[in-house]
Amino acid sequence: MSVIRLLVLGAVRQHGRAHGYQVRNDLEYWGAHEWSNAKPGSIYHALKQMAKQGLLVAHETAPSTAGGPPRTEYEVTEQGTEEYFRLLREALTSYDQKPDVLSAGLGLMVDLEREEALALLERRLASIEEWRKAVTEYYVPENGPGELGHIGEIMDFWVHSADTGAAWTRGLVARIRGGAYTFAGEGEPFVGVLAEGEENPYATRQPHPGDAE
Amino acid sequence: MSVIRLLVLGAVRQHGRAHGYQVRNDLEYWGAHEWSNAKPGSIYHALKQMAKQGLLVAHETAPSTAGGPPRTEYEVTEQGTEEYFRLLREALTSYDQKPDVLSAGLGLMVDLEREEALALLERRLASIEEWRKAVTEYYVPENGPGELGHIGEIMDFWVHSADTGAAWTRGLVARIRGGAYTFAGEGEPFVGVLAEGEENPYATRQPHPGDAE
DNA sequence: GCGACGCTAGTCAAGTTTGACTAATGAAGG
DNA sequence: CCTTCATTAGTCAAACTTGACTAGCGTCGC
Repeated sequence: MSVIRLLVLGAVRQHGRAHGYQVRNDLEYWGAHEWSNAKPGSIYHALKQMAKQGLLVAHETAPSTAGGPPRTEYEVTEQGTEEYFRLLREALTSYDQKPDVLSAGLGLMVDLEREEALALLERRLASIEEWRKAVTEYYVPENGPGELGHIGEIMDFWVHSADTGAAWTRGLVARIRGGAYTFAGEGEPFVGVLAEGEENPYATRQPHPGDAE
Repeated sequence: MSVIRLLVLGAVRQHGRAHGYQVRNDLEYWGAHEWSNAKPGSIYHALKQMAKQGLLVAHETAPSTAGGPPRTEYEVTEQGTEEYFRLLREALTSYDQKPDVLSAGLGLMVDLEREEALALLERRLASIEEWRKAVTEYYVPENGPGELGHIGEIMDFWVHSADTGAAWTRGLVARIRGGAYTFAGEGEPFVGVLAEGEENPYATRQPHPGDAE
C-alpha cells in the first residue's frame, strides 16, 4: 500500500472539500514531507487517479482567489470513505516494516473510535510477534548463527527493529488506554488541518520556493 | 537513492559477470525480497538502465544452457564501480530513515576496508544525533509537547526509532572493532553469492512459482 | 510417447514517483 | 510606473515499480 492515498483521503475528508494546494499544505503541517514521499507531483497524481476511480469527486472551480491557475476542489465519496477506513485500519494493523505507513496511521487514528484503535494496535503487536517467530526459526542455520557471516547482521537489525517497535507500540497502547487524545465520538475533535489562509506554525525553514528539493 | 541499483551492482560485481536471473537469485539468497522492493521487473529494469548509462556493459550471450530465452550477461564498468562505492558509502552513512538502504549497506559493507566501514558508521551515528537535535528543538511548541495532540506521537515514534537505531549501530561498531567478519584486503572473502547451479539454502518456502507475490 | 508440470529467463503495460518547470497574481522598492 | 520577487496552484516528461504474463526445455508419471 502506498501511503499517499491514505494521507490524501484523510486530508480531504477533514476539510470536507479541498483543493490540491490545501492538501499539500496539510501534509506539510503534519510533517509528512519529512517521513513520506508526499511531494506535489505525487499528491496531484493521487487526487486525479482517485477521482478517476470514483473515490473522490472533482468540482471544477473558478480561478483561485489569490493568484495561480484555476483550482479543482475534491470531495470524498462514499466509496472513498470506505477505502479510507480500509487503508487506515491496515496501516495500524500490519507490520510490513514501512514506518511511513504507521506514521500516517498515527496521524489519522483519531478518526476511529478509541476501542477500535486499541484493538488494531493489539493486532499489530501480535503480527510483529508472529513475524519475529517465523523469521528467527527460519533463518537460523544448522550450525548456529554466525555461519551466515556478516549477512546475519541484516537479520539481527530487522529483529532488533521489530522488538523496539513493539515496545514503543505497547507504550502507545498504554497512553491511549489511559485516556490520552480525543477519538471519534468523544466530542470536539482535534483540529488537524489548516483553515483557508491560516499559516503553518511548523513550516519548514525554507517554505517551498519554486519547489525543488 | 533507490536501493535496487546498489544491490544489483553489488551482485554483478561479486560474480564478475552475471546475467539477470543470477542476480535475482543472489538477492533472494540475501533475503532482499523480504526487506526491499527487489522484484524481477525492478531488477531487469535496473540492469538495462545502468547498461544504458555506462555503469554496466552488456554481453549478448547464446541461448541459455538450461531452457528459457537467451540471456544477457553484464559486467561492471569502471564508472559502475565508482558509482557502486559511492552508493555503498552513502547507504552506510546517511540517516534517511529507510531501513532497506541500511540493510543493503550491511550486506555489502565487507567490500570496504574495516577502518573505512567503521568511520562511515561513526558518521552515521553523528548524523542521527544531529537529526535528533534538529527535530526535537524544532518541533517542540511553546506551550510544551502535548499541544500537538496525537500528532505528537508521530514525532515521538521517529525519535524513538532514531534512538534505538543508534543503539544498535553502536553494537555493530563494537562487533566490527572487535574483529568480526572479513573485510576487504583481509584474505579469503566471505562468499556472498551463489555459484552457477548452486541451490539457495535459505530459499523462501515457495520458490517463485511463475512469480506473482 | 505424450501431456502436465516446474524451472529457467525473461517481457510488458499500467500505474506511481520524481524533479524541474510554468503561469497568474499581488505587493514592495526605487 | 515598472521591474522584481514571493506566493499560489498546478503540469509534465522521464524514470521507476508492480504484477501479470510468455516461452523454451527437461522430466516424471503413466
